[in-house]
Amino acid sequence: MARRATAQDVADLAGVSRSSVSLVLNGRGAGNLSEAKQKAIRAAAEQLDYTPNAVALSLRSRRTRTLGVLTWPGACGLPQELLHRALIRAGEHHYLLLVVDTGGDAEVERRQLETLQDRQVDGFLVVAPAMTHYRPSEALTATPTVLLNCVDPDGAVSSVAPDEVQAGRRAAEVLLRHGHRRIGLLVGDPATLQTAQRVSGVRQAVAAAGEIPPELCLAGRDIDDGARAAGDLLRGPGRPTALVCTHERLAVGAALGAAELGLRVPDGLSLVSLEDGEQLTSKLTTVHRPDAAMAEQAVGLLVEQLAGGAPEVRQLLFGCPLQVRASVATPGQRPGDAADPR
Amino acid sequence: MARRATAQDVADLAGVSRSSVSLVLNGRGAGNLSEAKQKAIRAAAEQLDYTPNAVALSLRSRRTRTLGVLTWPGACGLPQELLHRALIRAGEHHYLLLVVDTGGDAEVERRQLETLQDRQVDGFLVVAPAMTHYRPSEALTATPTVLLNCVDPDGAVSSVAPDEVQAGRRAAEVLLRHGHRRIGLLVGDPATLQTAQRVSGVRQAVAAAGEIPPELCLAGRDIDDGARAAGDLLRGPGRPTALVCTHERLAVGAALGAAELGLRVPDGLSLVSLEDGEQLTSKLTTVHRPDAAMAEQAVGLLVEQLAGGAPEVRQLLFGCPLQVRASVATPGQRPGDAADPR
DNA sequence: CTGAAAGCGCTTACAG
DNA sequence: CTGAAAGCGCTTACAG
Repeated sequence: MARRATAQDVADLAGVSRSSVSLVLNGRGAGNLSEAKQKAIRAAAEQLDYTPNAVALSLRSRRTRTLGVLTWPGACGLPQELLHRALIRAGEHHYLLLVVDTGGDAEVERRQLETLQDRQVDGFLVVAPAMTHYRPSEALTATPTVLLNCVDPDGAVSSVAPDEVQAGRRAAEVLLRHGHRRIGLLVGDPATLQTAQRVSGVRQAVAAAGEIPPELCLAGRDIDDGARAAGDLLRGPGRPTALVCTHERLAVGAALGAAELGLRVPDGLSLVSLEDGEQLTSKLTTVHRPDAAMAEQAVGLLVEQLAGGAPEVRQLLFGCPLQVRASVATPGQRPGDAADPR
Repeated sequence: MARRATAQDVADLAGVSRSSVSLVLNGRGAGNLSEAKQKAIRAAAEQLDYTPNAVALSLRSRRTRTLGVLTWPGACGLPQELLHRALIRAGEHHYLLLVVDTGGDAEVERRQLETLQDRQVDGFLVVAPAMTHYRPSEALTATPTVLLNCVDPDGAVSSVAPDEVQAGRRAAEVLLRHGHRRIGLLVGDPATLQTAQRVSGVRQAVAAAGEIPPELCLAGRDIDDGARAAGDLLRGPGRPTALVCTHERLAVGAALGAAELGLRVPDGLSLVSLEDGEQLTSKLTTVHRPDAAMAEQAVGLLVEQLAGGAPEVRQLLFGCPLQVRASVATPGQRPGDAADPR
């Protein structure tokens, strides 16, 4: 790479001092420099294709317009949609992201955090792969930080997270509205807060309808797990007419398991997924976690904080809308979209 | 955040000059400073929890230990596995990544590239979501750059990419070895080089076996597309006994479509996927694109170049190994792993 | 209206 | 053996 032009180069070419170049290029030329010199400077900058060195700018301004992102993989890798949208939104605010994988390990996180602090990042985003509690370390609370898809139980740091309990409730409700009474529940990793909340929501809704809340059936992480679990449930006594799955893969597996028993979705079995955003099929009725909106909100909150805005802690819970597609029907009948606008 | 300690703070505490601090902390103390002063400096640094400001370091050294990453989403979003592994490997070399989404748009890419150059990134990684040709702009070729999952047809820049033709060949070969003669071919986006190469490989292998290469059946991107396409093929004349799918989702859909016709995998239908790394099911026999190894190699190449190593262009093609699982059997028989070691 | 100086935090020759 | 100086590329008071 040919050496980049510096402000000095521009100054030399325009026959002025470095300071003048800076003034003009930062819009403070008017009233400080003659029209002619301003013009000369702009022309020189143009000619040399000059743009300021961001590193030098950072050293001087003590701001890097860089956000440190702490994340780690879940069952299906990094939270890619959240990261992707955060990256886009940050770019719109002229921030760049420095993403590190902590592996979910506190010691690794400590080291990574130090690296990012050495890099003088302006703030931090913590992006969890699945809804969870997250206790920020002191190093983190000392810097503007926003949690995404996780919450600080002590409420010390702002967060943007999905309302997973409500999501579970909505999944059960659409089935109840269609007349289902025997609802099965397939879950992935039962140890996570995400699963616990989703399950709790489902049970709340079922109980509220006066029915006996379903046992949860531990399925696993991939399609085969879903197929196996659904097969077991559908072959067992008190066969459910509908299934809520905490993950999209399980739902797809359930459809496969049902098909192997000669049951079609939704005629023979209704299915609702608390999807994780993979969108494996366009048929599945899901409760949608609004990753795009959440990521944008989180970045917005952080940028606002960095701009010296409101420093109060805000813990935002995003509602998860029901996405009606084609996997829910009245038991023993054909597909039907819930006309119920809720 | 409390003000970070600077080298000056350490010097003051230790009662020496800034230069001495720098010398000692960079391992050049021996022979330059008395033991006592060295000790004092180390103690002071420890006490103040001093680590050098990376921005200042960058300004002086003209190296940022930062890599710019140009990427864009494909049918299933950003190439997350490649990005994830690149990020990890870069970290091991003490590099951090600045990732931007160009949206596959040349004008956006130009702007993003400029931003990254202003940030003084040491080198670039171009990470494509699917194998493709990529012609680097001049700005890119002027800086150390490595392409990942794409190749420069002009061979001006180093690249690490999968051998998709071989992948296609291997998928067909495992089926041929099992005795399949009527092989169907489900493809995603037919306009991509990735698909073209995979299809070409399949056809080569089938032709080499003296059979008539299969027509390709345009399926689409998700599971439903696969189910529909497979259903059509399986209901049509000259029903195939096996299917090659260019994407994992299509293969899962095919299994679903087959199940709906009462056909089980692999007894009634054999399936091989040219997977895209989602690992939706542990049953599917696939040809595996070695994303982890490719990403690590690409980062390695770039880091080597940055360390002043061999500047020759290298265009690496990675073989894609067959991953034998449980979706291939002899036509009309039960599952059987190919004992054939190849 | 304009340029010289100071300073962001570092390291590396260079005098003493 | 040790410290003062220069310089990476910028911007912002501050003299003139």
